[in-house]
Amino acid sequence: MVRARFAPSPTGYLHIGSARTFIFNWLYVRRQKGTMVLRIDDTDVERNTEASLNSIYEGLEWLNLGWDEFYRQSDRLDLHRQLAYRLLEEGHAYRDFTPAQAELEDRKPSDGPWLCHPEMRALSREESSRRAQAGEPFVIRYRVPRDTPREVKFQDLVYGAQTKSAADIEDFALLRSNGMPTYHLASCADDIDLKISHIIRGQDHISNTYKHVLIFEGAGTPAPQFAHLPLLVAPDGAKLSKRKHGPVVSVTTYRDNGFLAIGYINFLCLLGWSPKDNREQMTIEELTAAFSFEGVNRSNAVINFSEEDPIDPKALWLNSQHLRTIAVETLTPQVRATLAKFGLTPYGDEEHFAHVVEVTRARFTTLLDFPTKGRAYFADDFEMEPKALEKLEAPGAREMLRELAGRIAANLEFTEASVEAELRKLAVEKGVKAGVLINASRAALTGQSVGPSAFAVFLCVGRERVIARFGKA
RNA sequence: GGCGCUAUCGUCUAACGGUUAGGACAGAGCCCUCUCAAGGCUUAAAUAGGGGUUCGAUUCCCCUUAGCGCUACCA
Repeated sequence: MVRARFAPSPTGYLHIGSARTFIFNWLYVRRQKGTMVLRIDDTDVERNTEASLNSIYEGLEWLNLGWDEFYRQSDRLDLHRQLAYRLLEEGHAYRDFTPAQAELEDRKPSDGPWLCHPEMRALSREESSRRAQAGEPFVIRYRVPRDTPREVKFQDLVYGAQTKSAADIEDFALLRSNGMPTYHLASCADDIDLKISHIIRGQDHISNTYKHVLIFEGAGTPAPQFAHLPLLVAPDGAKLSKRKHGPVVSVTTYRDNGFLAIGYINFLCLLGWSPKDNREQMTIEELTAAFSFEGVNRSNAVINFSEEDPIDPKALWLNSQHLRTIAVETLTPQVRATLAKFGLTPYGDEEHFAHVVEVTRARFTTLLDFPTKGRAYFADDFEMEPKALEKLEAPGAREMLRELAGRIAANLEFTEASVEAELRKLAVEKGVKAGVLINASRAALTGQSVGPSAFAVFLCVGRERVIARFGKA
């Protein structure tokens, strides 16, 4: 039974890299018919914020993939402490009474890594208990085996066999002097208790994994399977950070820019993973069916963005592909919601609205295009672009549009075919090319020189508004 | 500094020893056309450098270089 977890710590908004980690976990779990656990890793009381937690929920909610079980580490502190004390009892850990500050000063990065305080490691059980009982503050550290040389190993589903000499691993902290578990302890204790079978996370955890393997070993539990994912980085190769790269690293930015969740998910999946058959645009079902760790590659992926173009062009392209291919019924509610944010409501009934969406979406990229570029389909107060004005100012164009309006008003029928027939007939009568009238119509109807087939626009706008807009042109 | 991971077009990637090194986005051009998209076609663009192994290396090994990660009582 596959059980994977996504374990964000609420110290910032939901990061694009975290989102991808969540998605990969989710795809693997769904593929294997397993269980997806959402666990909030909030043991760092100093840095946790409620705002961050909300931002994480907001992001996950938008992704709309869901999860099966939910936990907060702060509700499980006793479990973590129990493991720390058990490791202490069994000699896999020891108390370190060195004050936190002094420790920092001790360390000189120039001469190799800090490994441990030998005196503390050597403290007798009795002495250790005595000092603890006397109220002296201490941290519990893992006693990394270093008496005899040995290798710590694990098999990574993405990176293959990994080994590191235990001599290069420091005696890391498990329990802080304030009684709070560290990430390593809490994470492993919970992974054991929640029977996590697969740990799928960022590659920045590879070095930590050796420590975790040691904890599992000390706890006498077989380690889960590990799958590390390459990192998502900025165009300059640097780690993505809010301070340096701004809101482009937050999931909600894409949502607020009118992305479809599937467009965003699809884009993220293609960063560091490939179905290996040249497919690019994929539905969530296709992604689930195709996902495997074989397809995950090992080098970091650059998200292509700049000051001028804050969104990766490929993300935009993928989104536009989904925008024009998903079922209209799934799209219309989202368009309606987006319009509402701009104070707009669709004309006509649901069927008509669906038709307007169908006609316009082929040249839109994000949901935001509906209320902006597509404003004329939902409101009368739209801008007249200079290029459109030129089309309207073609000799005699305005008069012909009024003439056309009159004929449309008089006609019984109002279909693309009838409008086209009427327009072409008028063009012949006036001795102008049909294109002149067609372009002038589009300009008068939408304020734009570009857009869908003009005859489709007539229908989208509706007979009354066509007449009105031609009258005002 | 120590330890670890990585290295194919500008970007995302395919090619698990033999290919004219493939696809996609972005760029350029053409076709289509009532405009703009879409779509179709064409074009430019890559195996970091050096050694091995091999009949043959993008692919396996070593070195160099570069990037990234970890090196906290952060996660």
